Amino acid sequence: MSLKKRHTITAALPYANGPIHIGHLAGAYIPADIYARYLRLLKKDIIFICGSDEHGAAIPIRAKKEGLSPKKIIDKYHFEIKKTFEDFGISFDNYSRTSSKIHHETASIFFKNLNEKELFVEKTTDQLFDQKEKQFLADRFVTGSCPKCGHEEAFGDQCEKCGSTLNATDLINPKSILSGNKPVLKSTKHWFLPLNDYVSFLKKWFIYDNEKVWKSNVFGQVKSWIDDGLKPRAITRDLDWGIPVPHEDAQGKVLYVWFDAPIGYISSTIEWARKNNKDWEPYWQDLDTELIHFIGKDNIVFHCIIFPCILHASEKYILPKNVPANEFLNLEGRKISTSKNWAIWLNDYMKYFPDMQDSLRYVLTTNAPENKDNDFTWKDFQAKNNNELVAILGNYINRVAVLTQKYFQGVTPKLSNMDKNDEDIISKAYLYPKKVSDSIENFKFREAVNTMMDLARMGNKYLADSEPWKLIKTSNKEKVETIINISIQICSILSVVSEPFLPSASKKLRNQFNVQNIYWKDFSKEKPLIPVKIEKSELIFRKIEDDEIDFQLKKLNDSEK
RNA sequence: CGCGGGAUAGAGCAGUAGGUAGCUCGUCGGGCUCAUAACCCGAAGGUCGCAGGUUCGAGUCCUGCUCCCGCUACCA
Repeated sequence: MSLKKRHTITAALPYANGPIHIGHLAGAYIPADIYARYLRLLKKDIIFICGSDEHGAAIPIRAKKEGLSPKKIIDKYHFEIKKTFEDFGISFDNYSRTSSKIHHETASIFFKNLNEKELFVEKTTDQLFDQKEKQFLADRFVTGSCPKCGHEEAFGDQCEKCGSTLNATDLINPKSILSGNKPVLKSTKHWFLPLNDYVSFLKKWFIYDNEKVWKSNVFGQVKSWIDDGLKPRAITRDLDWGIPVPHEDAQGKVLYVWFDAPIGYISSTIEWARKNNKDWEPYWQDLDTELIHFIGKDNIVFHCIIFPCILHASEKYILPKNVPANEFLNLEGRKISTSKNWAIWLNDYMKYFPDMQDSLRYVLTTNAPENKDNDFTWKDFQAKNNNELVAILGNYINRVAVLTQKYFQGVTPKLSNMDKNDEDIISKAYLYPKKVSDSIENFKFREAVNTMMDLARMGNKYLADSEPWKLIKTSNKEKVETIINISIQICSILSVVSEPFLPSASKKLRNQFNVQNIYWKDFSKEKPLIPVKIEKSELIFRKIEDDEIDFQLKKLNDSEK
């Protein structure tokens, strides 16, 4: 573990133009939450920060489609997304939004600061303009016939049929997707961040100093950008939705959404600090703080090149220690697609599987796309829930609880008469927290959760091997006491170690085994976790029946657009 | 077209100094009966994407190729 005394954890800001689905959860929020919860269990000084990303051209377009104002759209999705995170136990210390006053102020300060240092380049270029809507058009918002293959609905930046990369001005019969009219060329001035000026900084920081730190997918992607040569990147847009560019020559222009969005992490921190009467600066400026960004692979360039350049240029700011980007999650063998409605929406999941957020968290963690794209299938979800969570972990806890009730009325029996095997089991059991730690600290969450389950497997095997239900019929009561005592210790360890992955189940277990307020390092072989008694309780996980899965599969196929 | 990531038993993965291919789940057989028909043991199952090469020896190193995914700078 790093010796840093403070930790700032961020998870990608979800874009507030639609609800979020399992891909979002698997890509960024679950790994981030596991890491944040783990650090809290180490009693570290940590903040876990996020918020809704509410700017960009797609929001007003969506608003127009739905016949609502942009403000109505972001309000609708901001609160919906916030609720979803709460439902799934994503434990943000602060969930803000980029439309907030504090964020507008913070992002403006960043712009003004860099502008005063004359770090921007101003350039005037010709852009396509929609005369009816009085708006400049991003390449993506122009359609027409592809000059390469003739496909009639090619986008201005790319033809989805032949895959060619295009310029909007290349399209034959170009049409604005806003009005349907033919766009015209019009000149406009923009502010650019000259990324080319930061190549030596990036080479030193990203490649030379930290090559070993990055995941291979992150390193390869960013190195390829740097090696290809960086170009100035426009950080302003002609749009009436966003943060007005704080400059007298910038009437009607707003900051580019990717300039302001990462700054949202900082604004959200400031908001948190004000609410909690703390200083925000140490979390972003103190060298003794470790900054980690959790994102999906589509965000790599923004978090590893553009935002670090902004932070570097702004001075005083620390740079991310790691950006453990995940690949993508597919659904039933196909890409998750919002527009085709090929997705499992999280608010929808909660309707059908209430109080089963840990089941989805578990499956998305064991199947997380850490190294490559992975596939989520409903059958696999059912199998992992039933065969692992229920059969191995849930059943084990229940066995121990039932045996303790049956033989000792819930009171933990004393530990005596240990043989070599018992000693062995105890030694091994207390090694698990460290093993899980090592995996989490290396951002290997799949490995971490599997290691936790191995402890439950070991517990099951110990019971099967020692057969207390047979011994109870003999005169060897002391042996039974020892076996149950050890089993209770294993359950108690599990109740703590499961918290990062299965927060809701962990809470129930901690209550049942009376290990509230126990932290990660509060116990060891020398300082064992032996509750005085354990409570009766309901089963913590339930099986999922075939017809529930069939229903979901049918629903998914029927709702596809 | 260029760049990056990936391809290992039915599924999901490990294999980080090249040395008899491992793990979880599923399948089949057996055991147990405390337990959510749960648990434990055993077995079957892989020419490590394809083709060459280096080496006594290659999943691992080199070359070429195929397929999937992403990026390619005005979608976010």
